[in-house]
Amino acid sequence: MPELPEVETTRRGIRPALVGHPVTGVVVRNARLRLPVPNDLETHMSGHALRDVRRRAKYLLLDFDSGSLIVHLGMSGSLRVVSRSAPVGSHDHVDVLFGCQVLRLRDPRRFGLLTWQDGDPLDHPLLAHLGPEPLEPGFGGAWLHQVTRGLRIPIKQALMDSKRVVGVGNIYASESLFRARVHPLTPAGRIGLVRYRRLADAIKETLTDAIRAGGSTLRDYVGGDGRAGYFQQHYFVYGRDGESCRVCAALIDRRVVAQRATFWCPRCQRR
DNA sequence: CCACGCTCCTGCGCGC
DNA sequence: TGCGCGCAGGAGCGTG
Repeated sequence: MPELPEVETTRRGIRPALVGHPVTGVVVRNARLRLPVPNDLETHMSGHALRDVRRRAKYLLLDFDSGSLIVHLGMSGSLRVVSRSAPVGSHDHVDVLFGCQVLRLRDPRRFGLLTWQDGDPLDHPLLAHLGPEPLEPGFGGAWLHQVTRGLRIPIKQALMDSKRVVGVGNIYASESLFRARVHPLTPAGRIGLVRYRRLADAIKETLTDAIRAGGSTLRDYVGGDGRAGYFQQHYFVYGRDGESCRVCAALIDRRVVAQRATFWCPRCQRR
């Protein structure tokens, strides 16, 4: 499940291989993703050189002088640079050809999307109203405190709403709350500034650590076989219900909160 | 604005 | 060993 660190690692993996190279073709084998893949991609991109690969939330933005290709990996998507002769798998839905190199989107569950935006991709309706990036100035404890006044939903659910902060998915929500020692079911509006500062710091640390861990797998994004790439991570609580807390040895709890599996240590994390 | 539940899709793990 | 069921998950969107 690509969360922000995986998307950032993908960006860093594909960027150096492709920037400056012109698109020579587009192959769409299956256009049925979360949004239909436009059928005029080739018209927009062919002959235009890739200028940059940026990230906003979990969206990858491939900038050309004619506009931007916007890609979201959903929960099973991957984007890799492979050679033209690489075998095509059954879930390899889109290829963007850059001469002998191919940028290949694989997405078994098809929750991802790939679309085109003329002009500034940040103006796209899916991107225009997103909250702040967790690793950039503007996001911090004061912001979280401000945007949670009056909220009664659990803090874990509030963190996963992209209008408050982007890029905190199901895994890192639980992990960040553990690091901040905040119980995931605490009503968001009842958490004070001091604990929100701790939580914002924990989010930054959790994501930064995961991106660092992803750095060691960067080679998997260029020339890899498309199976490797999702890096192993050492989780404190995610997926560890019934196991011992790595800090205090209490047994990790699990509960479904807002349709999402949620994990916490009942001793380390207080409401 | 807020809260909640539905939806897309397929691989995988589990139970029998 | 093989089969079939149900869960997992990002995030937009509709409803009350």
